[in-house]
Amino acid sequence: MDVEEGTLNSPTDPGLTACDMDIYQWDAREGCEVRQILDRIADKWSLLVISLLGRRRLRFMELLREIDGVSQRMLTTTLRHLERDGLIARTVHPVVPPRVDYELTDLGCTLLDTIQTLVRWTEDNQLKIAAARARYDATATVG
Amino acid sequence: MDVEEGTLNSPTDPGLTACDMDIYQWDAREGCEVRQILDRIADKWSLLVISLLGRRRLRFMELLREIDGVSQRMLTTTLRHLERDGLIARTVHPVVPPRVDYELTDLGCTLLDTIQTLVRWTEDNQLKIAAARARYDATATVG
DNA sequence: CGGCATCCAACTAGATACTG
DNA sequence: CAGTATCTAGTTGGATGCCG
Repeated sequence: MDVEEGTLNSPTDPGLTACDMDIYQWDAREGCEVRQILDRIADKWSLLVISLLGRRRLRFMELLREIDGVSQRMLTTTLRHLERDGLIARTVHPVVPPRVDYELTDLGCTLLDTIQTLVRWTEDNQLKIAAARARYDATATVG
Repeated sequence: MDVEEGTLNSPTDPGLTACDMDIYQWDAREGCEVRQILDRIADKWSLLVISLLGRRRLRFMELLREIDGVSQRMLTTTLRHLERDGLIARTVHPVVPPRVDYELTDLGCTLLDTIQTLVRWTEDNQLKIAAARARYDATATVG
């Protein structure tokens, strides 16, 4: 298992000037913690997991079934990451066969709201995007 | 692998409440267009590009410099995708040396708002997440 | 400067087999 | 059921070189 070490950037990174700090309240620097967190939560499977758990508590197999295309391995990895970040809670019931529930933490719930905003935007604009793509592809083909 | 659909997917399912509908409107199916769009805009580089362009119009090289860690190849790819989706506009100035500007379209601007919500959430909660990680890692190390 | 093509290394993720 | 371990195919992405 690869619980990647939290080798974050040093806050005193000499590469950052005062000007940079000003502009990049959250910045585009590689080591930037905000950016690293964004990479994680804006992840393909994370979004789906959080959205599904926002509806109700789910078991591992339920998630695996509901998220079309995810492998057991990727689901496990995603769940561990989200758990590590304190966004979901993992509850193991000591029964046979094993039963593990996943649910959003309070922190996870606040993220859910934000994610749903993103989802809603996508829903609201998918036609525009589809149209833009058609337009783009048409021009590219002609050119 | 087609998991039995019907109850989960159908918007007209009589068993679904209005609240459920809200959630199931975009689903977790592989071919779902919403999911595919989400994968694209929730992309690592796309988020950064849109955020930076939200501030002002930028040239290719400016983007390349500001986004730490992105390669020319990936930046080009990302910009093409965003342009295809109608989120950014690409303007070629017929001068020597060539000059190409990128800026958000109206559609891109609406997405910017949404993304900034996500960014703000991350900024607001990065300490909590860092704490959660420390807690998780401590437990994992002990165990 | 902007950007495409090629090559290749590194990482990702699926399939499979196995465990408690 | 809920994972872990291993192996491998596929993809991503960096480096380089060339072109308009």
